[in-house]
Formats: sequence, structure tokens, C-alpha cells
Amino acid sequence: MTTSPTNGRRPTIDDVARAAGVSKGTVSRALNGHRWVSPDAQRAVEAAVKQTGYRANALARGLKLQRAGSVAFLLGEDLDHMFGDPNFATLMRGASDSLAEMSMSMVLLLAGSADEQARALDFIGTGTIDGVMFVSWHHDMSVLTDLNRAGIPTIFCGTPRAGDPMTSFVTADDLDGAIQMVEHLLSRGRKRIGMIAPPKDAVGGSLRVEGYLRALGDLADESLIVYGDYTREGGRAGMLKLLAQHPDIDAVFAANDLTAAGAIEAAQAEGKVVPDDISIGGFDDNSAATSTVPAITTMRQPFIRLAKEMTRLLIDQINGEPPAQLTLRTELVVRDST
Amino acid sequence: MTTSPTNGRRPTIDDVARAAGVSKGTVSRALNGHRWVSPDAQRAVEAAVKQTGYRANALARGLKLQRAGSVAFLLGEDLDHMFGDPNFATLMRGASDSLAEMSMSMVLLLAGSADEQARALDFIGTGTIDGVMFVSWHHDMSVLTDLNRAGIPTIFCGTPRAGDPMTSFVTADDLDGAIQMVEHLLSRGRKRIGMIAPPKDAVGGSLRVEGYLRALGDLADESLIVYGDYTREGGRAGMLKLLAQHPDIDAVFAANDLTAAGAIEAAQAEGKVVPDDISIGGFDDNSAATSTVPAITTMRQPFIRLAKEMTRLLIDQINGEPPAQLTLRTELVVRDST
DNA sequence: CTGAAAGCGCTTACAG
DNA sequence: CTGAAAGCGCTTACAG
Repeated sequence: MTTSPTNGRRPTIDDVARAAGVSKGTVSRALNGHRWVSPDAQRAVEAAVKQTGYRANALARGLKLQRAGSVAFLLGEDLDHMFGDPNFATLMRGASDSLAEMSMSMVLLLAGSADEQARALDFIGTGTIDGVMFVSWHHDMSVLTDLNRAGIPTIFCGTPRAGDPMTSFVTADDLDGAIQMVEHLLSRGRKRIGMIAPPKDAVGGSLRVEGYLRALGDLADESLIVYGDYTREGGRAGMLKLLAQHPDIDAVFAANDLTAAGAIEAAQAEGKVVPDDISIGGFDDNSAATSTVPAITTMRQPFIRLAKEMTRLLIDQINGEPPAQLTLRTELVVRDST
Repeated sequence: MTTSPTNGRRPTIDDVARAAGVSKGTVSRALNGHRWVSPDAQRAVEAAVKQTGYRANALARGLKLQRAGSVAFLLGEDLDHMFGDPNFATLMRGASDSLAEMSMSMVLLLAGSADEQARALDFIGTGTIDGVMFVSWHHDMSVLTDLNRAGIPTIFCGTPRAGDPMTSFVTADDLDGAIQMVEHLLSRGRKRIGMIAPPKDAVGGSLRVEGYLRALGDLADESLIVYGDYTREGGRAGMLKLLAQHPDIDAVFAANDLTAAGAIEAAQAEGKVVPDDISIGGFDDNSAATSTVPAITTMRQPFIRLAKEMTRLLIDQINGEPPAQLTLRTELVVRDST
């Protein structure tokens, strides 16, 4: 029965303590940055950790601390819908990065189908997760309700609407963003400005429509609004419809960049010159915005910042702070499509 | 000091035991399906669980059992590259589903960048995960090496190549699939068959090239091979190149469906009729295969089955079985492009 | 500054 | 069939 650092099983804190010649309490204190550890002990522990390849068992640690040390990125959307949406990857990577800075880890949980929802909730209920970031492009907030009921710290990405369960959220200012874009279009001398709107159940979608209407004021004409679905295809279809019904339009506010890209393609296919004949503005400022010729004038959503604030607020909440809600401004990025 | 089922903290097994009027040992036995529990006790426990809303703490359970109860789906690819690749979503959903059937949960871990790799490895080393499914479209197997060294049960999706660390894997038969496709093209009377190959570092890519060459035998002409990158764009470019260099080709084997879709578009843009002037075959049978007109003849990869076998083999390995390697046949799906 | 001890919430031989 | 007890690997008051 030797000290056998590695005989198949993972080294424990006892192995480290033995190798360092101190008690495991001291090892723990040395590792967790507590004061009250002599330089000698600190050195010995560090050497022993290196020698044994010790990593604290997260299960044991979490059990004692009543903290799992990880949060879920819960995706309330079918995985396939996420494909082709560059926002998602950016948001997710941003969250993963800022979580890592706080030495917490992120796990992605799928909640697109009812089945997946049940599974995710089950997993969360098991104590493996300290909190959840809920991301969904459409309004189906039953998961949020369940999470609330279970008392899990949760933060939502986007603006919930009236009637949705009350939670923390972080969002870009959809209303103001839409206003800025339409005002930009107006400043370009455009008079007949159509909109290819977000799908009706999109989170924050009605705010963009409202901003559009508000900025237009007396010029507003509801018949100039057609609904898209946030895809390139939808943008094409929307533009075609708009052109057919209102041959006189000279600008279009597209609900997002993907939509704008499709709209540009369709307009060009119809023989229109963008922006000379028709200006087209988008929303997001993701890779789609520079995938077209001309490149798209758009409202930049601060995705990385959103992700950062989302993790900050969530962690505060895990630490007992009350829920909070944060709205971030968007910024006009002028390119060649307007 | 009442029994207080819910006073903020989660109910524990002690709460259930108290409510059911039995010991916690009995509760545990009742919940884990052990024999040797009287019907009365079983009923009492079930009622108490319902009443308290008890869910076993996974941390405590895992600590005792030396089992985390979850596996990682480790993605060795930049998240952005995954977007636009329908295979990935299918594989991931398949894995998630079959894992759920074994009441294990799946967490997605990103390992696209060096940073993410380090973080993922760190997380895994912490004991929160019982095993990992490693998915990567390109050859950079250093993660596999680290996983092996750490003694983490791991299964790879795709065929590692000589020199890669030895592990379990599940793969579609790339070699045979390529042979089948080329033979199909030959059976259509095609003589000059080009190939838009997978990128050179693609997992299993060289096998598809080898199958192409082998099926062609004496007809093989290496100058008819151009390299793509598994994207639609790459398919377009490849086709254009092929057409420019070899105006006489009458068929193309595209490395995957995305490539085939791009190739069809490019061929048509050049005034070719598919399949009359030129037959184009793909590989995968995902949504891209039916996104074009004509729809694409392709080799179906059994993604769901791959995912299922991947989880089965991984779990066996977690349970102490030795590593294993499984190759699944692909199936020719004839559509209109050949 | 450090060690011994208790306890986080489970499961499972071990007695009965 | 069931309860009491030990122990999984940690952290943190509590004494010293």
C-alpha cells in the first residue's frame, strides 16, 4: 500500500496532502486562494499538485459548496433553425468566453421540442446547473415559467412581452434601433418606405414594427408592411411582394440582415439598382450584412456585450441579487445599400 | 422546526424519508428500482416524492456512484463552420436522443479554438463528465491525444487516419460509398468523371478520393480531381475549374451534398443541363440534397444510426468494455441529378 | 498558520 | 424487507 500517485483512479486531495506533507485542509486553503497559508506550505502544495496531476473533483466540491460551477445556455429553438443564423454562434461564444473568465463553465442544453424541454428541465432540476441563460427567437415562454417555479436563477436574451413571466433579461433596444434606421432612410430623401417585418411571434419583433411606424409618423402606411421570417428566402419573397403591390416604394427596412440580403437579391433580380432605385436597411450587423453587393447598412446589435452582461447579471442573481433588466443601444452602421 | 417541505432549499432524501415515514435507505432503494422494497413502502415513497417535488441531487449521487451521469459532445470545429452544415445538427440531436433513453444527459462542449480546447479539457478533467463523443470534420487530433492520456472514455465520429491516436470510432464507409457512387455514374454511361474532393485535411476525405480512383480503375485520371471545401461556394468554384480545364467531362462526383449543390448551380450557370450534359452525384443525403433542381443523387450516411452506435459504444466503454470500432455502410439514393 | 472534525446528499453493504 | 452506518471527495468553522 504505497502512496501510488496513479494506479488507475484519479488523484484526490488526500493524495496531494500526502505528497505535500500537509493536511488536506491546508491543501484546500492553498488551492482556493485563502490567506493563512505559509509560503512553504503553498510551495509544497503546488509541487504536489503538479506531480500528481490533481484536479479537484467538481462533484464533491459542488456538493460541499452548494454550487455546481456551471450554467446552462438553454436554446429554446429547433437546432436546425439556428443553422444559418450567425447571431446565435456569436452570442454563444461570447457567453462561453465571459463565463470562462469567471471560471464557470457553460453547457448547451437543447429545448427546441417538448421532449427536449422536459429533458432539459429535468437535468436542471437535478442541481447540476446554477443558473440558465435562455435564448429563443420566438415567443414560447413556458420554459421560463417552469424555470421560475423551480426557483432557478434565469436570464432571458431579448425583450419578453406583456404577459410573459417576469424575469431578468438583457436586450438590444429594438424600438430605438428601428427608429434610427427609418430616420436614416428618411435622411436619404426616401418617402415611400416599406418594411419586411420579423415573423409575428419573434421576440422583440413588434418593437421593431412599432419603431418603424413611430419614426414615419404621418407618412406611415400599414399596407407597406409585409411579414418575413428572418431568413434570406423570406426576404426575397417579401421584397417581391412589396414590389408587386407598391411599385413606387423607394426604401425597405428589413427585419434583419438575412432578410435584407434576400431583399437585395430579389430587387436586383427585378432590375432595380440598390440603393439608387431602392434603399435597403437591415438589422444585426452580422456576417450576412457584408455578404451582398452592395454591403448592407444596418443596426449593429452588441452581441458580445449582450453576452457579457447576460452572464454578469446571471451570476449576480446566483449570488442572491434580485433580478434585473438591461437594454443596450444599437448603432447605425452605414454601408452601401442605402 | 417543522417538516417544512419547501422553505427555500431543495428537498433532500431526508425530507422524503420523513414524509414517507421510512429511512432514507429505503427511499433510495425504492427510487433506484432495487428489489426488496415492500409495496407499502414503495407507495409511501412515491407519494412523498410527488408531495415534496424531490429530485435526487446529481452531485451527491455522482460522488457516491463515481459516475457523473452525463457525457460531452465535444465539437472540435469552429462554431461558425458548423453553421450551414446540416449533418451536425442531425448527429447532435441523434446523440442527445439516444443518450436520453439511457437516462444520461448530454452537454455540448466547444473545442474549436485552442482556448476552448483548454477549457473543455479542464472541465472534463474535473469529473463532471463520464465520457466524450468527439466530432470534428478536420484532422487535428491533439484533443484526442489529451483525452486518451487522461484516461477519459472517448469515441470519435469518423475514421481517424494512420498516425492518429488509437481510439474507438464510428464511421460511415467512405471508401465503399465513393465506389458505389462512381459505379453508379459509370452505369449511367459516363466516361469522363471528375471529382470535387473533400478538403485535404477532412476526416475520411482521402478514403472518398481513394474509392473514386479505385472504382475508375484504368479510366482514372488524377487531373480530373479538384479540391473543394465542403461548402456550396467551394462546389461552384470546383465545377467552374473542372469545366474550364476539361470541357469534355460528363459527370462529377462531389464530396458532399453542399458541394454538389454548388456544382449544379455553376454547371447550370454555364449553360449545362443536369443530368443530360453532366451528371452530378453527392454524399450525405442531408437537406442540401433536395434543395436544388434537379434533386441530388447521393450516398446516404446513416446519421441517426451513427449517433446511436456512438452512444452505445461509448457507454459500453464507460462500463469498462474495451474500445471498439464500427463502420456502417452508406446507401445509394438515386434522384434526378444523375 | 495548521490539523482534526463535521457535513454537503446520496447509495450500499451489513446486520437484523 | 428495513434501518443505521460508513464513505464518496471536498471545504470551512473551530481549536490550537
